Parts: sequence; C-alpha cells; structure tokens
Amino acid sequence: MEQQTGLCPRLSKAMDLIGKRWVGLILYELLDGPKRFNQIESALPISGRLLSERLKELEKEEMVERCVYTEVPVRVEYKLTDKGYSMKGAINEIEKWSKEWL
Amino acid sequence: MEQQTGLCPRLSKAMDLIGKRWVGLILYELLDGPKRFNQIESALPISGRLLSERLKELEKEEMVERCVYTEVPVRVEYKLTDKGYSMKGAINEIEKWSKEWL
DNA sequence: ATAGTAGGTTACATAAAGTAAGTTATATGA
DNA sequence: TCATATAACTTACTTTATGTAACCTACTAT
Repeated sequence: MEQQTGLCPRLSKAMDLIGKRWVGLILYELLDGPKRFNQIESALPISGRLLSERLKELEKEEMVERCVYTEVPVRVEYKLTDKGYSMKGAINEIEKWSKEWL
Repeated sequence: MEQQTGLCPRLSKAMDLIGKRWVGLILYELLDGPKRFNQIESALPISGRLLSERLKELEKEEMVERCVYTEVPVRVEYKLTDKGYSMKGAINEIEKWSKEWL
C-alpha cells in the first residue's frame, strides 16, 4: 500500500472503521443501550472470538466503553461513548437505505 | 455462522455491503461522477485486483453500471445507478462524522 | 463431585486481501 | 521493424483476517 492519493485521511479512517466486518452491526446493537457480551453475541451471528476482538478495537478508538460490575457472576457491559453514539446518523441512513433498496 | 437471531436481514445485508473493505470509498469516488478504472485506482490506495473484484460485486448488486466506449484504447467508465447514488446520505453522514471526531 | 454460567482465550483451518508480474489490443516513436 | 506505452484487467503467490470449536477461570447450585 502507501501510495500518495489526495484522499482525506479522516474519511479514509472512518471508512476503515465501519468498513470492517461486524462493526456497523455492533454499533447498531449498542445504540439501543448498553449491552452485555453474551447479549451482543446472541443478537448477531458473530463468534465470541471476533466479538471480543472488535470490542477491544472499538474501545481503543474510544467509541465503546467497557464497564465491569463485580457481581457474582461478574457482569460486563459495553456502552457507546459520545464518539460512538454520534455514529447514529450514519447507521440510521444505512438502515433507511436498506429498507428502501433491499 | 447461521444462528437464528432476530436481526433484520436487509440491515444485515446493507452492513455486509458497506462493511466490506473499499466499498465506501469506491462509492464516495463515484458520487463525484462517473470515473474510469484507472482514475479510481489512482484515487485510492487499492490494487487493481481488488478494485476489479469490488466493481464486479457492485455491478451484481446493481449499485454501479459499467459503460464501455469502444475508442482506442478502449474507455470503460463506472457510474452509480439510482440504487448506488442513494447511498449518498449514508456516505455523507460518515464523512461528517469523520470531520467531527477524527 | 458434577454441571452451569459469564466472559472470555487458544489453536487450527479456510477465506479474503495484498503484491507483483503477465495479458490483450492498439498506437506511437526510433 | 522493434521496442515502448496505455487501458483495463487477470493470474499466481504470500500474508492477513475470519470462522469454528475446544478450553479456561471463578463462582454457584444440585
């Protein structure tokens, strides 16, 4: 890779983020409110391995926050940060498009 | 895969489409107007192999139309169909988000 | 002691993406 | 005439990402 194109690096990065398998659907699930690992896993046809990987990536991007409640058994919730929540507009547009064209 | 989730199949398919590498950026380039293969290839850090593959997929989805002009050398242009163009709302939202948060 | 639950991780196989060279058809320049 | 160039791909090969299934840890209930 690494050609020099006039491409905006911020757009490019945004497209890399949502252009990654499961990310859109994970954000979609979380727009509904904080959810537990197993809740997301059963809402989507994704494996635990990848869900774990994606949630870590989204945490690193500060789009998702991981909240641990030390109950028994432990409860872990994932919630959108403001940055994550602000993807709502884009997600909604994709949903709208899907209802109109698919 | 193939679990039974209550997930909307149209949303799921839409997310599969844009959640595939390069698709968002290819659509972004074409929102600007029809473009030739080499134009897209030099606008984005994508290889010819993958660009060719993606354009075929987008053609099959009827989001992009391939127009061949039998000049010398041959000219091939790719343009958005109505279905492809109607992704504009979503792409614009992603762009807006990128400018605000990245 | 056995099994169940939540939230993962590990090991391994398959599929997708990246890289570079080759192809076809025509044209142009030396 | 032979080499070089261009557009639009394609092929062969390597590397990375994804999918699948088994396993782990800590605790509880039976």
